[in-house]
Amino acid sequence: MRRIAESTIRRLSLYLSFLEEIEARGVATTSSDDLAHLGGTTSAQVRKDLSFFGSFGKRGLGYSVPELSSRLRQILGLGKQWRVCIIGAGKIGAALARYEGFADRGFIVSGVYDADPDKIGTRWGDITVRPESELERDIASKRYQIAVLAVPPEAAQKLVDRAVKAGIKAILNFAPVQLNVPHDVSLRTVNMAMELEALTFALTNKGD
Amino acid sequence: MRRIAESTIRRLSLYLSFLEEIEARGVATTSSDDLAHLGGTTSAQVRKDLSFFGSFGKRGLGYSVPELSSRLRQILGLGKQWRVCIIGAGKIGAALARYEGFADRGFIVSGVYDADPDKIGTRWGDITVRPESELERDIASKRYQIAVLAVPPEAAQKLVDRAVKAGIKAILNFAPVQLNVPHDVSLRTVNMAMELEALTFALTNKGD
DNA sequence: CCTAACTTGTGAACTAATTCACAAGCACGA
DNA sequence: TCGTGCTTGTGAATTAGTTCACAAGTTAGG
Repeated sequence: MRRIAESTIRRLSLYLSFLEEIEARGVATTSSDDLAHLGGTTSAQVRKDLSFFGSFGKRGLGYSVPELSSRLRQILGLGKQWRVCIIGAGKIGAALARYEGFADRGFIVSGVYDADPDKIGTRWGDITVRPESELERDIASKRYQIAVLAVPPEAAQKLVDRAVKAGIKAILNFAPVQLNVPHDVSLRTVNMAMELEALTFALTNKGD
Repeated sequence: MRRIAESTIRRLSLYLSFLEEIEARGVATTSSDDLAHLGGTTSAQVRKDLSFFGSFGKRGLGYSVPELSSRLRQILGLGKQWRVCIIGAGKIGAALARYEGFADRGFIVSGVYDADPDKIGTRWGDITVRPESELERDIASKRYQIAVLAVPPEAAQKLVDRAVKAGIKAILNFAPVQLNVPHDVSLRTVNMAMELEALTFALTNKGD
């Protein structure tokens, strides 16, 4: 498959959320123009994004909502369930562990890890916080596919190295540091400071 | 000022974090090549990013760490303190309200709002959760400049409309919906599902 | 003062992403 | 069966972003 732009993937994810919304309302078909309006883009962009993966619509008619959403789920790899562990049982880890949005998309959070003895053993809903020392063993035995990293910046790289060594191939990082991972591991970083600074930049340079 | 790419701003923010790190270690000068290595980019990219804003280095020598970090702070609008309110006192709102990372960068979280009577009046550190109905009044009187939205998706657009009407010009949205704001309001959305789906896409299409 | 070793700043070249614009296909009604 | 109205899919054109490559400064040492 030809390399697909990051931005295309993000938009596909967005289109999918619209499709699920209108599917729930019982709408049967939609058009690139509809999706474009909902997503703040153009109909040509929608069609181009989809065209990288095939041809899912009918000329003159548009797209079947159930069919397109099913194809998008397939493209994004959402057909199956994904086993996720959260590393770091601080505030962010706690918020993520209890985030309901995960389950609907097939993400099963089945383990939370921390080094702090006071946190180990505490129960969060139906998950018990486990000792960080068990991380490698659990990655192997519970076959986590995605690790969500919510630890202080100074601990992040070491934990990533351990997780990667134990076989993790995808990491969502909330620690405000630049992480290094091997080529075959996917990494995404969510950095609050960066987001806020994009806002302050815009506020500061308004009207230029 | 000529339009600056989003990606450039994100990188400036990244460079700044490296500069602060090496400044703390007492390093006096650095080069575009150093910054490029830390940030996983190229020296030409670093120099080009900076060149949009001026010329901050000395040929043959590199950049003065304190000077460049100060210039970057200025460019990003971090010279001053920013008043932030958090709308939504759920799990994510709680994690954000207590995030220490904000203060170092000049972000002062001085209000948290929620509609749930059970939450109103509860204290989080030195902040008391206030009723959502006071939002407009407080935006005016406390002069919040940035609103962080951490409410359920179905409530998000209405609250944004209210905040914008009351004068907010920058919003960081954690609700998984596409929000509409007027042209002169800056909006950034952090969508967990999108991040995870970028990962599952990569996992699913590995090796293509 | 001159040379060698560096590193910036920046047009030019290149690559990637978006938008345009239109032929082709489909549904429906006369 | 033909025409009308609509919408897709996609090369071509355009615009945006990145990388190249090198002249121009700067420092240090002899």
